[in-house]
Amino acid sequence: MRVLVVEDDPALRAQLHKSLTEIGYVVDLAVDGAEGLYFGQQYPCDLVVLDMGLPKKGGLELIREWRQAELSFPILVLTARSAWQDKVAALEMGADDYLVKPFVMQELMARLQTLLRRAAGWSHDQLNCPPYRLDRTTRCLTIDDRQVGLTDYEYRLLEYLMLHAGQPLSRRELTEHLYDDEQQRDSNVIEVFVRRLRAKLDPQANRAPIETVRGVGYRFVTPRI
Amino acid sequence: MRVLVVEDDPALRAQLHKSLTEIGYVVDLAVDGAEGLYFGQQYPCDLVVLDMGLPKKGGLELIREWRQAELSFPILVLTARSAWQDKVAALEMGADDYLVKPFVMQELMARLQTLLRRAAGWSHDQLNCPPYRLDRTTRCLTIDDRQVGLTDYEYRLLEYLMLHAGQPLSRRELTEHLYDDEQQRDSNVIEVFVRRLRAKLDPQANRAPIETVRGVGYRFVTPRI
DNA sequence: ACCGCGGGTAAAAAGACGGTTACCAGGGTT
DNA sequence: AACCCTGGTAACCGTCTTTTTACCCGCGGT
Repeated sequence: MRVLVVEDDPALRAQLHKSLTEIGYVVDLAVDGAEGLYFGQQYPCDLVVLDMGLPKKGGLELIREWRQAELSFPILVLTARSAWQDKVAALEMGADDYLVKPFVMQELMARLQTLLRRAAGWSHDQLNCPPYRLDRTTRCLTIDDRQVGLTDYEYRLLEYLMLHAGQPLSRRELTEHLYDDEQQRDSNVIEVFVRRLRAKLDPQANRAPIETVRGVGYRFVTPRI
Repeated sequence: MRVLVVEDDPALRAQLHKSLTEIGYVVDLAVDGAEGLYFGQQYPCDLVVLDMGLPKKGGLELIREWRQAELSFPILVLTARSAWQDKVAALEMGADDYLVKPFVMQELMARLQTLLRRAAGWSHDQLNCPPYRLDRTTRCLTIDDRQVGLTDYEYRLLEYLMLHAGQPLSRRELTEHLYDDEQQRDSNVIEVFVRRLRAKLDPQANRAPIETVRGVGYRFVTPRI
């Protein structure tokens, strides 16, 4: 974890550096807005601790410039000003938390952890079998960065196959997992969908990643070999 | 946006309800821990405001149980206790922010907004998907610097879609987060509003940024690709 | 080689799903 | 009171998915 600290007071800066390093963070130090802007843009960091009362360039302006540059790291603001207007202004500008000096270092640390936890929280879970990538939150399939549209049931089938990549799945098992209702289908729905998937997964009809295991069912194999 | 408020003091509860409703949130109210636990598990909400000093079940315990149940909504803790140990305890248990009573309502609102934004993966209040920009503080939509007026519910829908840009949202999910009442709507409100939004977002009817994912729901896609 | 079974393919049939429009009700405004 | 705006409902229609049906192919065993 890399944390950028923008703080002009040498004593506090040193203390922040010490505390953050102790719990295992990598720390960059900047003493004013200009330096802060530079660091933020230069080194990709996971979080920023920003003092609002800075020489040269105000904290608010700094936040705006970072956000305009599409830098989305969480920002924890540190300040002596406790008026609610200041807090609201900072938060609306794109800060993520606001701590009034003087503060207890333990609280700062706890808030940092919380921010990092949140920021890391929205990672998509996707099934990755190069060159295929199935994003389960967006329901998007990409083949070598090329997007392919899937219908509802095509998606369900592929998801189930990729979840159990490598192992053969019987038609029976597949229908049971794709369909809510109990009714057994005596038709060849699965075959039909497998065909459609194969066509989409492998337009050139070389080696579709869905193998048929005769007498058993189907298996998704990652084509890497 | 659906917010759950767990607060035993009737006066504060009413005030929270009023303020949150005014800015267009859907609000669930719970008076104690047991009720809070139930609501949090029953209705999918986007955020929780939780008073720590509750009868029946303590706030800390409530947080633990929610988190154990894999409920990941942001939690803003409200309390009279200002000791840093309490704050750290709540944050480490899984809360996301901590506000000491008495507080200014504007600050609470700003912090809520910040939490919601961050939980959805955005870093500031302008939801920017060129050429669309939705300003959450002013509730204004601009398309290429051209202002477009939105009605209340149009805004709610668009905000929710853009906050979760890329992922398909089911009609069910949308009604639950936009509407207060319990009754499930079997009508096609969402379709109608989607149509109205599309008309405003894309008057020439070229490529409206709201895609329909058949059998699933709708998805906001940034047109730039 | 021949037969049978399991699977593949194509195309039609069914039907679910969403788009669209028109219309109504309520609230606020003039 | 008449009007406008907004939110919500209902009905109709087109289309895209899903499902079925029918038929073909090829492998393996006899």
